[in-house]
Amino acid sequence: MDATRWLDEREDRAWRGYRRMRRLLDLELARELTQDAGLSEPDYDVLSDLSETPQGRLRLSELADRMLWSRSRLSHHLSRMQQRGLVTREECADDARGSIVVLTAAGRQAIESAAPGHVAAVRRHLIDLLTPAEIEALGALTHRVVDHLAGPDLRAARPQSPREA
Amino acid sequence: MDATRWLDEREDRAWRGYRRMRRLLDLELARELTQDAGLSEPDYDVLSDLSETPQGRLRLSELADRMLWSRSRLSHHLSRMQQRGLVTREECADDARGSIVVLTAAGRQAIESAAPGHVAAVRRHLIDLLTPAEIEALGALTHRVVDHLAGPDLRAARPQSPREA
DNA sequence: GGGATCTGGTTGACATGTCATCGAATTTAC
DNA sequence: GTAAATTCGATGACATGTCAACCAGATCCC
Repeated sequence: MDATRWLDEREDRAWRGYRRMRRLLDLELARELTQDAGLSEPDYDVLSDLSETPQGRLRLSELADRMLWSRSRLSHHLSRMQQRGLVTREECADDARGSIVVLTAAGRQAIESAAPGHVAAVRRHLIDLLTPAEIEALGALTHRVVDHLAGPDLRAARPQSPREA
Repeated sequence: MDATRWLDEREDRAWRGYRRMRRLLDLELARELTQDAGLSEPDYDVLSDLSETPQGRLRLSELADRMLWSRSRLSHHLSRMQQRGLVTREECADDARGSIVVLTAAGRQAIESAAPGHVAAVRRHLIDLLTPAEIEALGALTHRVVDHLAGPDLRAARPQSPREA
């Protein structure tokens, strides 16, 4: 075990900046979202992923994988959203264990009316503050990190949570 | 209300990449941290901020501000950490309402033994995957976003949470 | 066909985070 | 000096996330 390679000044600046941005951006986006659409970020993400499919329907496990959520978390969350009439569950034809998450009319209405404001907020607090080169760099770098993290085991042994054993 | 400016392809790529990286990086860092140090990320952050002060002591509200946590959240979390012997609270001399959070010997031990592994993980999964230019860009861009978000009201009307009214 | 095993989804117990409220102490305004 | 307003931190109720079973249905393998 040799000496730790601590972060140098630039690295530390990037790392701290990232964590701080992460937190502030999250708070602000969540705040605006609840305020003017009555949705939480998790709600928004569920509805958004669902609405991107042609029928507004997805197998629960498929949705969980896309969102990088555990099935348990999604199941709990869907129950709450179901209470509010945003989604429903249907039985799966080809696999009797499965359930299919379906966007209701109210759910579609909710996401469609929330989306413009949310995108505007994302622009206002992030995208529009960046130069084209930075946007490009951010895209490249995040995808590289994601590939690195997801690569080893994204479809390998994965017990319950969206991570390895 | 004119037409929404949706994200173009590059913007969307950056935004999705960011969110995905955020999630995966978090999961992985948290996993390694609990596994080899028995700490959660919030634990680590509290200990880390405390240990960066000369005496390992900070006013609760000061710590909350640095971490961008609500006082309530910090208070709850400290109670749990106190149970585990990582920190203690002391009365504040100059303000009888206040309390001072103090790193215990065990707490210092915990952060010092956790830090090398954690920094290594941050390097392995993020920093060392980036070019110097990307690190520079990430530092610049995150700080710009943070300034934008924190600027308007960081010390203005702020009821309970670290955000505006 | 009929075990053993695996997978999809649910559930309950528990950990954590948020929000509203409160009591005590401080600060402000007069 | 003192009443009103503000701040500090704690607390209880509740929303959300995690983890470890669990059940039922699918798969494997003989």
